[in-house]
Parts: sequence; structure tokens; C-alpha cells
Amino acid sequence: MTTIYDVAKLARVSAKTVSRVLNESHLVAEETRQRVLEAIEKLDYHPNVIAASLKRNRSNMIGFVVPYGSEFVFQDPNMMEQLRGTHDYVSAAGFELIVSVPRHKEDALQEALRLTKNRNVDGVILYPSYGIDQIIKEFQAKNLRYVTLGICFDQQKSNFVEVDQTPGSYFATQHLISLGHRRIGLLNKSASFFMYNRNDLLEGYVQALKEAGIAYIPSLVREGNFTFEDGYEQFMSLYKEHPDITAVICASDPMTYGLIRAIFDLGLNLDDIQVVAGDNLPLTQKLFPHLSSITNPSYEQGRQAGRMIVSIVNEGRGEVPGIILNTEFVARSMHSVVNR
Amino acid sequence: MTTIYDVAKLARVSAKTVSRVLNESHLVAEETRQRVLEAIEKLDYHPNVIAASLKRNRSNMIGFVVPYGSEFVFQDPNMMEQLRGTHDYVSAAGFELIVSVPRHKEDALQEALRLTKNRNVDGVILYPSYGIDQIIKEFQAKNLRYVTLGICFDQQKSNFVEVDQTPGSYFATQHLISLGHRRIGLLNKSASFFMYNRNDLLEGYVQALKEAGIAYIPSLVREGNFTFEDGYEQFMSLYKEHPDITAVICASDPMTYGLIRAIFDLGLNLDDIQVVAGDNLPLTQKLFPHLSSITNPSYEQGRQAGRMIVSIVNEGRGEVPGIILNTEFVARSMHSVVNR
DNA sequence: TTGAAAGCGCTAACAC
DNA sequence: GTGTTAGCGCTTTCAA
Repeated sequence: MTTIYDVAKLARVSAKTVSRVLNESHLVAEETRQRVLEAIEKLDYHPNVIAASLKRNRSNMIGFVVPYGSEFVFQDPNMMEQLRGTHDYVSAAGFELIVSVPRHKEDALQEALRLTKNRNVDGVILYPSYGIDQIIKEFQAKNLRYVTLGICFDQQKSNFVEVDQTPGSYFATQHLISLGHRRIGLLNKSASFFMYNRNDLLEGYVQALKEAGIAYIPSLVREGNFTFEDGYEQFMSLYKEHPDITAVICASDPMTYGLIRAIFDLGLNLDDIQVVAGDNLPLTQKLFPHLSSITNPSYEQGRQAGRMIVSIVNEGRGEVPGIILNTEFVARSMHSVVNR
Repeated sequence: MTTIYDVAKLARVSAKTVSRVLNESHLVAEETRQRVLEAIEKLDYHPNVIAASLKRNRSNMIGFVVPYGSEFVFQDPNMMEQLRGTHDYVSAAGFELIVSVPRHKEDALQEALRLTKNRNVDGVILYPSYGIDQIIKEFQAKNLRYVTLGICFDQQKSNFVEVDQTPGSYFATQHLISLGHRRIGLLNKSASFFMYNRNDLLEGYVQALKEAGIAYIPSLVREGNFTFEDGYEQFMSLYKEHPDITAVICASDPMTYGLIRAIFDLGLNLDDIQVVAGDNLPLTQKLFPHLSSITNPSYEQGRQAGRMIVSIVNEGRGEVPGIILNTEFVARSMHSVVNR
């Protein structure tokens, strides 16, 4: 196996000079540099990054740790968008991305700690889930690098990238009201996903209703865990209780698919119930091009988390201010109630 | 930072004994072992995997390298299923998984070589794409570890996990024929995806037609790159040329979605055109529960590739026999032509 | 069953 | 602009 010393010998310089050419070329005389580069080329030399990592105490790897199990993660298009955003940023910044989905979701946080403490990675991106406040305290106490996708605990001021869904649901509700809808359902995310966060989707919905002078009826709001199945079942139950419902806003695209399937199974179609999709994913736009949608900046969220962890690692900072991204609303349909 | 020496000192043993407790506990007296474990606990010691990697010349990381760009990869449900299969196997075997999607697809193979030569990873899982024969030769010459998802070149006998799509398309075609269909379209994968492989989807289709005494009409077969857009456009063009078509078989689920969208946009529905989906992905089953489908063992393919690369790395073998997985066909619909 | 010493391949200090 | 020396934290002879 060819090492830096083989290159040094062939180029008639010291190992350190080879190292300089590799890492800080500008500190080396051009002539020497060329000789070294030739030797590298001739020997097909590839620096051993593991050795460099040991010396530098830096692995140039970032961990992406998610709970919920692999069948959820890799099949959830939003999580894939987040992962994609992180991958793109982090790899452009010269880091490798380690994706880790622990077997049991309870292990996720320990896994993140393990990756970091073992110096496998320079920092991790994490999902808030049960028990994370303790883990974050440990990260902070030990000065380990982390960023969370969402807020972990009350008063958290730093190291998070959150999405505020208030604007999306507010404008969606407003739009539906302007089309004449009065009985508007909301398939909300479930309370267990809020962590210490406010119930933003509901807030936007309630505010828009209030401004229009429409009574807020709690039973028009159902909760689910972002899945197809929840979307299906919650709408079935919602429709049973409120057969006069004319529009529904969804918290996620998978829920939207479940809702649409339920609509078809009830013998209805998308003209009977006005649906607002939850994420505005490419696939949803293609499959159901006429659906209005809340947009969810998943890719950007992952990307920002990547940017944040890279800057934390590169600049040695322990904390950087948290970021809040906003949802938007895209109107695509003009079906009003009276037109039906 | 606490090292193995700190633990050794506290436990009043040598560093090597601590190392033994960590790696080969059985060679240490139980009493000593307990003392060491206590010290590890007390100091919250976490072995530095980078240092161990350097010494062992083994990183315990596997690379998963794909061409096509991140917006394709992370949005393609089949690739995610493969990734999931690889992740699950590889992480259960004690490896970390590095996911790498080069910016430009032309860089993918160099990226795989780089990861391996730099000792970032112990082995890589690769997609065959243009120019891979050369790269594989380099892997073989330098005795580097790799597995390909599909066959790279003529006569390749080892280190691949391939899927043979003949059975799926054969049974799908047979099924449609038994329902009375005679004009059956095939939205095939494009020739550039075959590599040195045979055109298996077409083979199964042609054979079933032949056995039923139905003429094979080449213009009923269209090609696409597995995408929604290709499914949409190819069916539009197919239907224009063959308005008497009554059934279509798809090479992938994304193409199936495009096809279905095209059917709707033409003012037809799923009773007019009998559709056979391409992959039998969970989402497809949920969205279109009545669709018959070819099954594509993507998860298993990824898993087997993981198993293969792990055994290559662990047992130091350069080559293991290739594996060929089969597609199947799941009949879910009984719409015959005469019933319409 | 345990330990001492050497060294994996690189880079940071410090010389020159 | 370049080289020498030491050492990152672990594991591997080899000896006791």
C-alpha cells in the first residue's frame, strides 16, 4: 500500500511537504508542488483519510439519525426530502453523510450519542423525540455538535431548524372560505409530534375561521401521524360525523393520499370534497395536478440543518441561532361550493 | 478526552487488557473484566473508532453510491427500497452506511473508487452505468471490495445482485390474455438501462404472446427511464397510434403513475385500460388497490447486496457468486375485455 | 492471563 | 519554503 512516505521519497521531499501539497498547496513552491503531484500520479497515491482523521481529531462525517424505523423513514417522502437537502449541502461542503436508522426508535438518541462520542462523526442531525431534552443536555455538557430538525424543548434558542405551519393553514383556510366553504375539516398532525411546540396548523386554521366570523367546531379537526392510514381513517370518521363537510385540509401528503382514497371509497370524488394537500411534493403535483396545497419546505429544512451543522463543526462554535422556515399556500383549484 | 490509558490506569491493568475487554472479552479473567467495565462506566469512556480503524486497516463503513443525481435518487421509491434493504442488513452487521450521490452522474464511479481507495469505506455498492466495466477492472486489479446492483458486463459471474424481470412480465401478459385482451401495450425500461443485460421484460411479454398465438407488434412496446414523465408521454403516444389498446404493462411504479394520469387526461378511466403496475410498492397498493402488479424485489435486492458486501469484507474474499432475484406477478383485478 | 513496546499513516509544532 | 520530531488512540506482535 502506498503511503505519504513513498510519495515523499519519489519526489525527493519530506512527508510534510507532500502533506502540504495535499492540504495547503499555496505554502509550497510551485516547482516542488509539481514534482509531488507527479509522484502522486505515478504511484496512484490516495491519502488515508482515517489516518488524517485521527491526527486532526476530525472525521469529516456528519450523522443523520432518525427514529421511527427504516420502513417509515425511507418510505416517507418528506423525510427523504430532508435527507436529500442535508446530503446535498453536506457533501458539497466536503463531508460524508452517514445515515442511521436504529432498529428500535427508542435507541435513536443513544445512537446519536454513540456516533458522536466514538468520533465516528463530527456532528449529528437529529429528530426530536421522546426523551430528547436529556440527550441534548448531554450534548451540551460534553460540548458535542448537534442540530435538531424542530424544537426539542421549551425556550430552545439555538441549533434547530423548525417549520412554522401557521401561514400555510391560515391561507389555505382563507382560500377555502373565499370559495364559499363553511364546513372545513382539518386532518392535523397528532399532539405527540408537537414536542414542546405550539399547535401551529390548528392556529392558522382557527385564526382564518375567526376572521371570517365562522364558528370553530373542534370535532372538524382530527389528528393523525402523517400516514396514509391515518388520513384514510380520520376522514372516514370525520365524514361520518359531518356528512355536510365540503373541504378538508391535510397535514401531510401521505395523509392526503389516504384521504383521497377514502373519498373514492365513499363513492365521492374530488369535486365533492375540496382537498388541500399537505406538502406540495412533486409526486402529488403530478398525480393530482389540480389540488391546491400547503407547501412544506422539507428540502430546505434538511439543507439548512446541513448548513448549520457544517458551520458549527468548521467554526468550532457550540451554538448557532435557530431558524424558523415558513409554509406557504399554493392555490390551484377554483371549485366553489355553489358551483357544485 | 478520556482514552484507553485512562481506563487502564483506573482499572490497574494495561491498555491491552482494556482493548481485550472491548474486543475479545472471553480472553480476560472475569474479575479483571469487571474491574475494567467499571472503570469504563465511571469514566464514560467511548473507544475512538477512528484510531481502531487506522490500526486495523478497516473502517467498518460501507458506501452506497448512485448516479443520476440526488433529485432522482431520493425521489425514486425503488431506489429508496434498495437503500433501505442495504441499510438494514449492513447496520445490523455492525457497519455504518455512507450514502453518496455525486453532483454529476458522470462522477459516480470515480466517487466510488475514491471512497474505497481513501479507505473511507471497506467496500461499496454500485449502480452499473456508463463506463463501469473499466472501473470494475480497476476494483478487481487493486483487489478493492464492491458489489453491483445488476450486471455490469457480459460474462460477469460474481459480485452482483440482479433482478430478472422475465417471470413478472410473462405472467402479467398471460393474465391479461386470459382476460381476453389482445392489444397489450408494454411501457418498457429503456435500452440504456440494460447494460450488457438481456431485455428481460420484453422477453417475458413476447413469450407469453407467442404461446397464445398472438402476433407481437413492436409498436405496442415503448421505452422510458422509469419516470412519471416517461410513463405519461409514452402512453399518450402509444394510445394515439393504437386507440384500440385495452391493456398496458409498466416497467415501474412511477411510470404507472404517469400512465394513469395520462389515462385520466384522455378522459378514460381504469376500466377502459387494464393497467399492470411495475413494482408493487406499498404506496401503489394503497393508492390503487385494485391494480394487478409485477412485483419488484427492490428491498431484497438491496439487502442481498448488503449481505454480499459484508461477507466479502468480513471474510476477505474478493469474489462471491452473483445472485439473480425473480420478479413475480400479483393478480388483483378481473376486468376482462368482454365485460366492458 | 497479562503487559511492554512498536507502529498504523498522517499532521502540528517547531526548527532551519 | 522545507524538514525533523513527536504523537493522535488504538491494536498487534512477542514475551513473561
